[in-house]
Amino acid sequence: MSKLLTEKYNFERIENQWKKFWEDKQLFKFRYNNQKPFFVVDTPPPYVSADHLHAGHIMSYAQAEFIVRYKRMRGYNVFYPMGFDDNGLPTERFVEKKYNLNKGKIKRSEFIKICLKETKKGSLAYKKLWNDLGISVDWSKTYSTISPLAVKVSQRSIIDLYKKKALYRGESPILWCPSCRTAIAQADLEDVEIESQMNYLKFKSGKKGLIIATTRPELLPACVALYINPGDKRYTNLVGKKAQVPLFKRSVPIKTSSEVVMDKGTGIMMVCTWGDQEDLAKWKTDKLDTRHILEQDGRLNKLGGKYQGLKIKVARQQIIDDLKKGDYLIKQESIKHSVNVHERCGTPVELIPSKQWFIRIINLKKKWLEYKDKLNWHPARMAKDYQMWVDSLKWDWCVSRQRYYGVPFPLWYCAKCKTPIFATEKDLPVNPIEEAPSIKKCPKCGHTKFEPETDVLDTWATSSCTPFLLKELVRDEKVKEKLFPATLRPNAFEIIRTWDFYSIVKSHYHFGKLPFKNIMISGHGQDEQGRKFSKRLNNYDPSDKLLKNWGADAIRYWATGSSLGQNLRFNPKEVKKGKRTTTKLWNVGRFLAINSEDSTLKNIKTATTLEYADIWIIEELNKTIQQVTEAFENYAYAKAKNELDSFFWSKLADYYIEFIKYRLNGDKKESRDMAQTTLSTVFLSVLKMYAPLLPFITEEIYQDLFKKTEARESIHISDWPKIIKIKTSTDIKDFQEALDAINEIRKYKTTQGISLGFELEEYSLKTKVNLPKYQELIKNAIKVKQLLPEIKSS
RNA sequence: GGGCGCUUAGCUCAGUUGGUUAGAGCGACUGGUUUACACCCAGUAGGUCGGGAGUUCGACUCUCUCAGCGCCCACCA
Repeated sequence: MSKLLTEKYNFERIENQWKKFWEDKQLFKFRYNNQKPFFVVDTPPPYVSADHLHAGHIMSYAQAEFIVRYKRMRGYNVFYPMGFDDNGLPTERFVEKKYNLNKGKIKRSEFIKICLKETKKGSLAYKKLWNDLGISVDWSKTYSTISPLAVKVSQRSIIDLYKKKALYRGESPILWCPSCRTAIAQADLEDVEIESQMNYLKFKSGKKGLIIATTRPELLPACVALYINPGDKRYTNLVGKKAQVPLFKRSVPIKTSSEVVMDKGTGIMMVCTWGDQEDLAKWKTDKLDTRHILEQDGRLNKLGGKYQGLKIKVARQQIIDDLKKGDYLIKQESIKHSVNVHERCGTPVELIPSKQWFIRIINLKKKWLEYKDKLNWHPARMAKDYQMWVDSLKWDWCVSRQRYYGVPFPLWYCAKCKTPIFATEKDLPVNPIEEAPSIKKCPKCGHTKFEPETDVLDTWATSSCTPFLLKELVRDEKVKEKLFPATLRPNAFEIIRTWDFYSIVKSHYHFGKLPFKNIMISGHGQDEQGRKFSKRLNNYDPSDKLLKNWGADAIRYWATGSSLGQNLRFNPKEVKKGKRTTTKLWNVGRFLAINSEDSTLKNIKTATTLEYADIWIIEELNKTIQQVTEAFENYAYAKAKNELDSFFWSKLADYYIEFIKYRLNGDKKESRDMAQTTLSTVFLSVLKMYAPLLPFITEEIYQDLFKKTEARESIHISDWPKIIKIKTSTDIKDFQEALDAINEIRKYKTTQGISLGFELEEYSLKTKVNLPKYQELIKNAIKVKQLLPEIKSS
């Protein structure tokens, strides 16, 4: 007995049942078939440290999955693995915060143990969410970025980059986070608007002295020069002279540079080693003195004199106080400006010298832009984000991190001559802290003792390997070949400059080609007011609560609401609409179940007894199939949904079903059969088109009504609907007139307060319509006994 | 300061390469239930498509300009 006849729509039962079914049958397991083209999805491995999952996570993964399900029905060999990004700084910060730890106060091994425990928890939470949401990944193909496999792949990548001279070690002032106490990359920066004090300070020089504006007086002990614009008439007499730094009584040269902007501050630029990019540039080109003042822990060193050992902010305040006392502070004003902070912790970054490993990217900007042009961007405008990032690059990619929990550098140094000695490939994965290199002597000096590199890799240095990590998930060489490059890289826009860009960089160095052919960029989920979801604002429900309240299909329906790349506000009304859609599908299924004593589908293509309404609905369906298919091909799942909704609600449910009720209840067998056949054929197509968006309800109805006739295990591996070509000489170009006539009578009944089900004795149409042809349909569809033709007003 | 996006009915948004009376859902209002569905059906009201200028026979759609909002980048003297 069909559940459609005995139950009401109940998403909990349906979703639990089919979730389990898919898992038991391993329906989404990759099965190689050499007849089918490949569709390889390089899906983003989420940070398992993402504390709370919300509608934003649901949205971006669901949007990619709509396309994957569509492709599966189109007959592709879908390879859809899932990874978890569980190493690196994001995870460390998460653990530090949760357990109130910090790097300096805990043993490396202890720390790693806790990280592993937490990441395990995190990946389970994600797995549950993706399963509940019906994300059709192949769970037999998973990886974690801290797993031996991922470690091996990323260490191999590093070694290859070194061999190709794309990896080098450099020592210079680099971007440094004093809170995380590690080097970071340009991509790890974020702008934050803050309020600061602009201090106007008096420097001694000649009789008059100079006024210099600065927000960072704590860098005074590191001041090495002052610069003025050569055309600045206020200061021409100062060129070549010296000025004395207040409090510290040191003299620094006054130089000129055309880059100095006269109306900025007081028109005098103070160069310290090193406060900002400009300082660094001048220091390099003019070979200025080096007065390295800030240490890696963010404290002033002995050059700071009485301020030695103080943290930046404390030192700043004390120096300001002393400047006031010494009468050096002319005035102070509050300004708003943005500063670069480390995106993981919000701490303002500093330029601090240290020895780090870099991957060359600055010298190949042209190449990176060529790749941009070769890649298919969806939507196209996102290529601009990538371009702007490449244009704005100022540093090579710093990949070494002075942290604990990550992929170790596969590297030792000769204890005597410091020559770097990389691991050999057969020894990977390797942890140099615990293992020795396979060579016994330094190839340069013959020394036999080695020191391990204790740094770990930037988390992106691992995740950027995913395109070629994927092929390690299978054994068959033939299959491996087809898994790279991937077909699709789906992700949200904020990681274009990291995951996407770095993947392209690595793929270039290793293979000389793009790592993926298509890139699909989603927007962000937002709260109902359009704000970011954030823990601080407490403006979201956790994802498991959403799924429990509404069901996966309804939430997925909401996720179809934004066109690709656009942000999407959470909107309970859209979720409700999703729920209404699933209910409606259930009810149409029920209607079909009630009215089909014979569940086998007749071949509609050769039917000769199609009636006008049947032909009409098939033609409308064909248009819809064409539009929905085209939309999915263009990643326009939102448009696909709109076209489908409009056909399903306004054409199929509200009209066609009303049109055939009299035939289904009538005694003409042929007419009844044709109506049944048409309805089930059309409804099956509708279900299939909804299947990528609403996988649970469509599976339920398919299994109940259509599985027998289609002989497929699941709607999700059934064929995508095709245009139905029917052989008929019947012309229904004037069908719209019949619809207009029906609408006229509907309107009449409604405005008169008459029930649509009440049968009128007679009605005089105002609408022009071919009555001999359509009167049977009109009379029965809208219940009128006698139709009189159009009254011509005289 | 630069870039991108957004600005359409009270609300949330569609509007495909410029083409006849600008659409949907929700909300408001009116009416309708003896079997697919009240998580429903039928209908009504509601918009000078952010402002201005231009191109065109014709502009929500193309160009310029201005304004507001959002995001990214630059600016840290």
